[in-house]
Amino acid sequence: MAKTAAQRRAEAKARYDAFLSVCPSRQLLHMISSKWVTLVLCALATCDEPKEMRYSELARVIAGVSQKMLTQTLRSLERDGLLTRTVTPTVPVTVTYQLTPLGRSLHVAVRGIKSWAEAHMDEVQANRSSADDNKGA
Amino acid sequence: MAKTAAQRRAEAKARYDAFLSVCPSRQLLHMISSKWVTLVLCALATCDEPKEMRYSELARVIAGVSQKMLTQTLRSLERDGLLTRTVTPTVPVTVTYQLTPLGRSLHVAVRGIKSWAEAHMDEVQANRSSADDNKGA
DNA sequence: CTGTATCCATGTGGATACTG
DNA sequence: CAGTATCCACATGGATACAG
Repeated sequence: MAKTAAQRRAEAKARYDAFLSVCPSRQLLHMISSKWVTLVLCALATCDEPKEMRYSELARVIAGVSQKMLTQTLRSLERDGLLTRTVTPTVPVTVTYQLTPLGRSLHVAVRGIKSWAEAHMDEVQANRSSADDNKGA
Repeated sequence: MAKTAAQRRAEAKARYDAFLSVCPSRQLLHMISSKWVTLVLCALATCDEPKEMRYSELARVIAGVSQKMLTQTLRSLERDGLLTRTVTPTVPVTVTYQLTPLGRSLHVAVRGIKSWAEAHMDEVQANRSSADDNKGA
């Protein structure tokens, strides 16, 4: 007996999932949609110079972040080569973070998103409101 | 008695959360990080012309999507004014979707992300691999 | 054909306490 | 100062069944 429709669908889905998981755009989308990465990126890019900031500075500037998430975000960005982590063995220990060229290039790409958002999100909001009004009426 | 440190932290966090929730960039980031929106956007933008596609076409082109998620994604994009939904009362009913100018402009913004991904994600992957190697060694 | 409804698995992120 | 560890709540999304 030939494959059932369910089997064929499952196989198509598996192929598609495999395709998506290696798609560069999707991987990037997954990275920057993590709640804090763009905020860390922006914090470290506030100067044109490759600026370095300490862990506690970042925690203060990005006011809402928990220690867990800040550490986790910094670790993954370091792993991806978007920033460098420098430990200075003073007492107590000093740790600074700094964007790499790659990290800075990602920051400018993200600014493209920011531009669209600032130019068009109010329009989206308006559409959303009127759509909701029609539904309520 | 003055506020405790915990109280002050909670208030700072509340202010920060409020700020984030109205930030246009963050709202947009939240929109496009939804798993299927960019795929629907790209599917409907594959032609330069404002192309219209039927529900079943979309379901086929975006092979991995479930009915629930496709419908949910289309509804939210319609609500935000990024696409239009047209019902033609044939039997059985025909429904077509088409990007609005706003939707097309978002698509070009998203292509900026795509460009960065295609240009730099292999570098990110390489960094990731070497970082993992060092950890394993 | 084009959905809606329900249940459930998973991942992300927050709160809290502890450490070198 | 700069984390680590544990537990937990919530949102997203997938599977399946049903309907106009």
